[in-house]
Amino acid sequence: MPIFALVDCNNFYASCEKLFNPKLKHCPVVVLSNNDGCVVARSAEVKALGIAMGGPWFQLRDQAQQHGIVAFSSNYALYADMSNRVVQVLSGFTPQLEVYSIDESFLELSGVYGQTSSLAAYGEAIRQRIADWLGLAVCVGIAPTKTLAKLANHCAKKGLFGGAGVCDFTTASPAELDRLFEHIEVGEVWGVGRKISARLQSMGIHSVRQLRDADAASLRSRFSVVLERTVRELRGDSCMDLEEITPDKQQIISSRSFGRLLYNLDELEEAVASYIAKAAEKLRAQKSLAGAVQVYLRTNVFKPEVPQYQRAVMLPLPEATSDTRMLTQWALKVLRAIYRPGFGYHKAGVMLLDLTPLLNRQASFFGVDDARSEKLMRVLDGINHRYGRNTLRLGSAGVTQSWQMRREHLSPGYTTHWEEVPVVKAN
DNA sequence: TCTGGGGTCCTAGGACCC
DNA sequence: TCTGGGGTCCTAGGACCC
Repeated sequence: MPIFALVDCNNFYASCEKLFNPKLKHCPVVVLSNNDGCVVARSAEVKALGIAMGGPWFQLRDQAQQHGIVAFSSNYALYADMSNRVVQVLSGFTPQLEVYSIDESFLELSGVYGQTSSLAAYGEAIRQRIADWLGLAVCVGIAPTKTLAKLANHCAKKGLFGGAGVCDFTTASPAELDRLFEHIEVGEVWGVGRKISARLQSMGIHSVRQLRDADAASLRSRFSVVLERTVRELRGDSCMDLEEITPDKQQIISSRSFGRLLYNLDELEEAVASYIAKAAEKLRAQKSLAGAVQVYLRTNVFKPEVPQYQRAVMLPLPEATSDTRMLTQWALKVLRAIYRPGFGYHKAGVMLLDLTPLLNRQASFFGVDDARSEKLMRVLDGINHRYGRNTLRLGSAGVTQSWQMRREHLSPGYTTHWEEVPVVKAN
């Protein structure tokens, strides 16, 4: 029987910001989405104030000032680096590890069973080491299925079962689980979102216990095979394996809202060219080729009073490629076809689709010289990796890029830029 | 003034094939 | 009078996750 542990960092982005700025230790901290748009992470103090996740920041300004909330722009370089460190520490506990998201990993622990006094003690050791080595707080949920491990993690965070921070369902009696699941809302279950939760409630299924004990076959016919799997996992029947090897992406998206509205085609072209450059770099990193490219643009949907326009068009390519020059040409062609003058554009994006492994490349009579192209792209990626993204780019991506997103509250690259490494002054 | 970005999976329906 | 069965591929839309 497998044993899964889900390790989840508490208030991850907000905790990363606090880590390098001790003055903020007891201070309410939020982290904002791109363009300083919405609240995407909250420290414990902010949650206690009742400030909701996902709200637009400009609507919270007054409240924030009143409570002394400190806001940060998203500093992805910092969060990604801290995330890698967490994974590195976790891999010291078991080689069987799936990095599920930037702040969560699943561990498979059946191998350590019997080598430790209890799984809960093992979970506590994980918590302790991450606290000691990285200064971050995590919660650990342990159970025989992934869905139950997620639920156990929820209980660990809320202190609903067992000690604070670690929750082990494998030692719970059926009666204990019944009592616990009776008081957890069905919407807390992994895979049950807003819509399905509302439909379940209307059928009289309100608690996790009710969902677990519902008829799986009829749920399958009324919803889908996905929900049936969830129910079976709640019963302890493991349907989802640990995915130790991250599969290649099937599509790569790069899109952004602009720092201000754009009206002219030439500025939109710069943005699209720079989005393509970013997506193509990811494409080459996973050694794939794109067979199609999609471009979209749209006006601000939150301003229904101004003229609205949005359009997305997908273009199948004559030949699959990962060459930024080719992809840029095709994408700009699409952009010029869908651009309409007279609108204030708020956001644009590109999508690379129909991805295939480089090894499966179809030879072409008319294509570019593949060997030369690959060599050039390797040099481009090498330079940008070493000196920073955007160091070397196509002229079409622009020079000043004045449409770039706003990031007015960005913290330093504490762990990723030599000039920004924190300095400790001795008295 | 100001409202994020990047993904996956499943289903239904239509076109098409033999 | 009477019109099959089995399959693939593609797309759009909807749900979910972080």
